[in-house]
Amino acid sequence: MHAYRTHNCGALRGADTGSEVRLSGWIHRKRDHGGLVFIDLRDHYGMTQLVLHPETPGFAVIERIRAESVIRVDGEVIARTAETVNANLPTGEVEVRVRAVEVLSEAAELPLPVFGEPEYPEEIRLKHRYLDLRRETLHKNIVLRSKVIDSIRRRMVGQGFTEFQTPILTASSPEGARDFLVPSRLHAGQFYALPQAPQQFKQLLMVAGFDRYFQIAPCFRDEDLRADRSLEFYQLDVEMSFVTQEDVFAAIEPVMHGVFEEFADGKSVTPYPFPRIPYREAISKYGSDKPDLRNPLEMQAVSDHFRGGGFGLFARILEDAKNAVWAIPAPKGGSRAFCDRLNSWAQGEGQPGLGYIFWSDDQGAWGGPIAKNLGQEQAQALMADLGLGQGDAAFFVAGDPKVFYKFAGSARTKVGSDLGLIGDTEFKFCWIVDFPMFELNDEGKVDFSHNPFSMPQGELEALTTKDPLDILAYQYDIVCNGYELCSGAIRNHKAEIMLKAFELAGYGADVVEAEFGGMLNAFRYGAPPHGGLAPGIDRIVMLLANQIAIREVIAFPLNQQGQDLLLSAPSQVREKQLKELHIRTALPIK
RNA sequence: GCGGAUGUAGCUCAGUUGGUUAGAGCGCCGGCCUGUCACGCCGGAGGUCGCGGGUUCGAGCCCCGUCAUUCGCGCCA
Repeated sequence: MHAYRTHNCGALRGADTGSEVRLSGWIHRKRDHGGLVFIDLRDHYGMTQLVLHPETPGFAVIERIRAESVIRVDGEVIARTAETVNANLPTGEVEVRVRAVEVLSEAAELPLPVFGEPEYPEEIRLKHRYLDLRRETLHKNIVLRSKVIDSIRRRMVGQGFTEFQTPILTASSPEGARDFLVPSRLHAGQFYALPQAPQQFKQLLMVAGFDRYFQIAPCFRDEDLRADRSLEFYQLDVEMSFVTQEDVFAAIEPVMHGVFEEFADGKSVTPYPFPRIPYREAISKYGSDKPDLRNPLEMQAVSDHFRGGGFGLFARILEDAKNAVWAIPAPKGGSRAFCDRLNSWAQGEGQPGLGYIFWSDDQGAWGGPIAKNLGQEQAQALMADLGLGQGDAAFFVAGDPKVFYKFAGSARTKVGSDLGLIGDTEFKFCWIVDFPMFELNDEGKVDFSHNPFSMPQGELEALTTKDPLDILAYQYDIVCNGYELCSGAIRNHKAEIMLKAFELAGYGADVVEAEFGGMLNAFRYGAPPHGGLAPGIDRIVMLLANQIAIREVIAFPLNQQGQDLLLSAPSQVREKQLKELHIRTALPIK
């Protein structure tokens, strides 16, 4: 007989009745009746009920031992009587009558209970992650993660992609997020950087002729954390040669759709091709470049209704040509209580308030200061334009759209969720396309708005003839339920276009050669047109596991301060190590 | 760097208008219990009410400061 088990804890069925078995696992739960003890024995595979009688050898030990101790038992599989069958357990038709017990590892008093998984502070969960990971929900999430990655890998290979590994110790790059630096011992005063993404390597692999690349790639960015964002994360990194934007979409849509269908657990998944929404349209309809399309509300520009009109505040704002008034429709939101609630929410968001018009259901009365000043006829025309009527409301934001669009977007979300319009039964996908290549930075200078390696639409001609702020890039995101799941681009594979693009953003040729010389040179020896993208693995699993925190789908996550509470990282290192690295610390004075 | 929320037993939380000895459930410890599966019953231990200061005859509760946790903003090509 095997030293530890003949079956796992999820294996036994009625057909096994009468067989002699050996099981090992954790004591999930103990029900001690004095003259009779029941134990739910748990392992990765499931749970089996054990029964011990006073004459069973080891009975006294079992009575004393705590939950989560690890034991091995020998015994006989007994069919449960009809009244004692547990229909909730796959093994519930049987139980094991124990004849011998061995304690393999006794558990001390638990800092974190496993059974029942009550809510516990994150600090304790992370410090005792090995216990947290025993809990059913997290255990399942981690298994789901593995299955999702396996499914992605099979789908990618099936489409003719080749999996690669690229360096973890690489070069720092001036663009993008803050780098994690690794000091070099062999080269005093010099540093490696951990990759923010394998961007340049995958492009070099295209230049090298590998045609279709993918990698489940670890990425590192030293920025402040969020619930859905960690310092280290994984991307499905993809790159393809001789492709247009549409070719990239056609390659990745079946993968994303397929993976979501496979694990959606009954939720519907947008059929592909996914809708394509230009960036500017997304901003003006949803106030966001990652719209939650489960929310049916769409904003509209309604400036004309207010220009020179009775509502002085908005009319004055509109005297400045760059300003506008946008409306957020709120069907069935036509009550003073609802509108006032939204208004105070807006004030809580640091806004002066949120103008509104409502047409009350009961008295057919118009409400809100805007309606009063605009006049009932005008208000009615405006509401009709928005497709709204009695019982409905509309909210208004006025000013420079560049400034207010984010707030307008969160107001759209707030109205949608408060009106119960956002269901939880679907995964709604779209592409956001046509991102602007450049934008003005805080100092009012032209800068890359996203990825400097993207190909501008119109290529060199656009760069030399158009206003940089009007140039669009072949750059795209996949958005699902309000999460940016993926971003990518058709790359700029021509050295002269790249130099020109960087020049517009204020970088001289010398800087570009110094920072990106390796890749630039590669483009001078025959580079295929290429493009790709990189869906975030953690976020995909998060959505599929119905979690809002990335830490719920990572086995050993950092906390929000970027610390590993289990193994204590970051931590001070020995003086000798610093010396070898030619490093002296200069801590801030408190 | 900034803003909101929270901080009472190991954990989740209650605690009235500022008023006697700060409570419950879970967990833990002890006892009883032969059909439970959230087993049940009896008993017990466990508290610097985050910390510091203030107001008051009296502060878990009010005020000021501070720290921690958490969510968000900035940031994240």
